[in-house]
Amino acid sequence: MGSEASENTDAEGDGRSARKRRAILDAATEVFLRSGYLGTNMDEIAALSAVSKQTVYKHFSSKEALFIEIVGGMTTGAGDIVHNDVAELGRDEDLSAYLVEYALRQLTVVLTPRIMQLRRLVIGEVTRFPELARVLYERGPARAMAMLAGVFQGLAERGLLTIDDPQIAASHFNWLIMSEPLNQAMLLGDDAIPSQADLRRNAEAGVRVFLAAYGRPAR
Amino acid sequence: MGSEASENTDAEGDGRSARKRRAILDAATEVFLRSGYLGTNMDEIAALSAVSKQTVYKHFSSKEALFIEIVGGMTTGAGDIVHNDVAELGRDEDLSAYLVEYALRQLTVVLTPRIMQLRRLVIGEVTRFPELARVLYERGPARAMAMLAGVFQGLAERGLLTIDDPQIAASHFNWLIMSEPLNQAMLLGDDAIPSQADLRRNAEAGVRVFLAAYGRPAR
DNA sequence: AGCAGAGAACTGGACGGTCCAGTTCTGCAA
DNA sequence: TTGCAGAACTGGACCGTCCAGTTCTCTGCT
Repeated sequence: MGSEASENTDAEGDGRSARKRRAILDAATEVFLRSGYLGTNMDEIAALSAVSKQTVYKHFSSKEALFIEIVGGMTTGAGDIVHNDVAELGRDEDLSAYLVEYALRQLTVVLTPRIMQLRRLVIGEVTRFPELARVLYERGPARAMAMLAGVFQGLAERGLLTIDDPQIAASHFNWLIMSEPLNQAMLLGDDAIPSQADLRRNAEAGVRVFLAAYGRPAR
Repeated sequence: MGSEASENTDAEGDGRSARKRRAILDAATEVFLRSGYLGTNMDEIAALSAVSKQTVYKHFSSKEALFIEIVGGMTTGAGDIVHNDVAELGRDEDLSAYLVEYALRQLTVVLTPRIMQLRRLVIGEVTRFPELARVLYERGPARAMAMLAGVFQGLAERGLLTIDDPQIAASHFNWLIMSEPLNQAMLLGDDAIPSQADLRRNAEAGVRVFLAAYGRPAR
């Protein structure tokens, strides 16, 4: 069921081998996300990708290698989506609205069943695969906050924000808008992922607090 | 190694049966935290608790039941530690310092290898044991924020804070001080748990932002 | 262009070795 | 006799390998 969806990142190559490889990656992604690392067995991946086990092991040397490949690809891919096409604040644009839109964009990408499940999976395997968790951290929160720090630095130089340490400000902004929905979805499951309207309200409240602390004293 | 530590919550009862039961619980806690649910096997628990497998199954009907017992106990226990003896703000005490102390107290308890590992464990098993994750959410963040909301409500009525929605304010405070270190420790492992001094700096920065948004306009 | 053949890739199934949850048996000791 | 330790056992799952036979793909020749 659904084994023909070629949703994987690199869409290059369409030889038989490349096609099978993608089928394996897609199937493995689904099974690993559903059942976890230990809960997944290679026979199921082979069956779901409509490929023999031999072929699976021709493309990936072991269960562990396949797992690492998938998780690494997903984290990098998801991070890219968030950080492409970040517009600067226009000359006469509203700062508050600009920040809310940025927040919403990030929330919409991260609060997805797939990404949430990836997060849970990686966190549950921190002990077994510490390197994978480190990559998720750097491609996820760390990357987002580094980017934000740059934006805030610029806004501060334009006199629109009053910022002492851009890193800390970025962290505060990031978690003001992300933590509540992220933590809920993390522990309460995908059913607890808020609606778009709730996410907007959450973002607006977070931005309000952020601007109260870091906004230019509009006097 | 360390199997004689009887650190479990309920210390009542010292009959032979009760002692063995605690030994099993302690051993199981250690093994589950170290190896995860699927990665744990009952033989190891029996060996570590110096008890026969038969005795293990006399006290707990299955691996699943034992797991639920342990995780449930740990979450409730940890929550209790944070929320005992919460002092009110004295008549002429500094609000900022009061909030920083509250934050530090909570950070110190939560950012412990054991608690962090418990969090990772439960998150990794959200799909298999959704009920357990829900309990962790309610005994952890939800409980802390409900408590905070009450405190803030009181402070607002005393004119020390300007608060619209105490729930949202509590969430903002909670995550301003917890998110950065919690997320780091979560993904980067126990070595990334910040020092007490760093935690204090983090708490002070968070409280500063919180008071800028919710503090009484001291003008 | 059309075709033949070589070599790579794949299938389907079986299988060895290992691991594990939960049960049962044996023997010892109070 | 009762209760537990220790060990063996059952039934099943699973990783990785292997092999015989089939299909695909590409190259070079006519």
